[in-house]
Amino acid sequence: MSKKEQILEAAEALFAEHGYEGTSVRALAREAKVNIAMISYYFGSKEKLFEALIKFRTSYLREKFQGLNKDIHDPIKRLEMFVEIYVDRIFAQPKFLRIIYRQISLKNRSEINEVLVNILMKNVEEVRKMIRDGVKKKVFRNPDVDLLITSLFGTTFQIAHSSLLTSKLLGWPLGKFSMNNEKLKTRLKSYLKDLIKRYLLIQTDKKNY
Amino acid sequence: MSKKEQILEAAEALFAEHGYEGTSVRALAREAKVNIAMISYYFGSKEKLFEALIKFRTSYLREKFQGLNKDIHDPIKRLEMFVEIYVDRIFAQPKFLRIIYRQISLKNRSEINEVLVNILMKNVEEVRKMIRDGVKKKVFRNPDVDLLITSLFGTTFQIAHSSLLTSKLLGWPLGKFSMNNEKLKTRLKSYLKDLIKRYLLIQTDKKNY
DNA sequence: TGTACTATTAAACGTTTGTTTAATTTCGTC
DNA sequence: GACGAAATTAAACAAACGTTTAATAGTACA
Repeated sequence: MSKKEQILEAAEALFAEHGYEGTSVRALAREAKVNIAMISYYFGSKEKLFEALIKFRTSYLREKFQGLNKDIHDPIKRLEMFVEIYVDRIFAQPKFLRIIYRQISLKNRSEINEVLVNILMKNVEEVRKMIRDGVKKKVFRNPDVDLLITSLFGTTFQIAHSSLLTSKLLGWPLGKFSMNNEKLKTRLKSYLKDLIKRYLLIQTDKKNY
Repeated sequence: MSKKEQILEAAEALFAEHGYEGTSVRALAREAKVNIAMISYYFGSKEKLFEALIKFRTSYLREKFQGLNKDIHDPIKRLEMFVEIYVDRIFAQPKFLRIIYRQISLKNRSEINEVLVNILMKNVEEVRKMIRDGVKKKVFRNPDVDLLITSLFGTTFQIAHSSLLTSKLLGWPLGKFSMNNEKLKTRLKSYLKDLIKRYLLIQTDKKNY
């Protein structure tokens, strides 16, 4: 691994743990096991390192989500497929998710925020299209699509955001919690699929009360 | 308004906008329109000001949620009542919500994080009890309660977290978005009630596809 | 009016911050 | 083995940081 990559990896780890402002270049250099001056040498500045990290990670994201719409025509199966891919992606990069969510909640660096929000919105538009298609085909009822999408992303984010909160919420010992947990990933996927279907599909109450 | 309150208010505003580390005591003093030394004078340090802000805001929160369980016995109506109170509360303090969520995603200050998470967990336990009660009374099916709660809190948080993202998600012009928006509040409440009921109530598919 | 205490100020404190410098090492190419 | 460019280093830089100081202003009570 090159020194440039070492720095990027250290930046992702420390920015996720302590925030951008809470991470000093000296701490970055220590974590990456390079001299302090290497950060300016390779990236120009701490700020530009942050931007480089975002570009590095989002370029990876930009590639995906192709061909999702094409093969499958059943709206439900398409949504299920989206959930699969989306959850996999989040669980693969929980650190980065924390960084960008923390960033978009801040008022500084509004240019970066525009970029990040637009990337997030690509996923949103993707889901919106699928749901609209299902409504058109009369498979779904026509509910509050925007807020359902908000729930979809909000739920996933909530889990990735804080190990402490999530482990307490799930009733796990803190030490045991990890975003590498395959069981949690499967559980979240089937929960989200279930939730979406129950919310979207036209149903009738059993009226058992 | 006393100078002490001026400082607390400035702290809440600036911590929410720029984060704790991103806010200097000089900026705080400027916003609060007091001398820099007054912060140390009244609170001891910037760190202790942060803790004071949390205590100040959470003491307000601690009082509520009494008597919620007592009068109403219908599990659905109790959950609906909870949604009402919870959404009202979040919309009343969106700045503070941003601060505490940002805080619990960080690894430093773990004592504060314990306090914050325990406060958030009180709400969680409240809802959990209600749902369990509904399951017992056979009004609800027995699904993934933990993740439903995660959706409940995650959805609300997602809206309060970033004005930019939420306004884009809802298709609103950014200038128009505000957490004071009564229409959004009503819309979120009825969405959440609907979502919860559709997920929890025992239903049968219409099988129209 | 004088006293004791709190509130407020401008200035200075020592650290830490991000960045740059200038010297040195490393390494592929002739 | 010598050369030139890139990589790496320790040291220094000014600026900003959070905090403290010592002096002054304000206030309530005798």
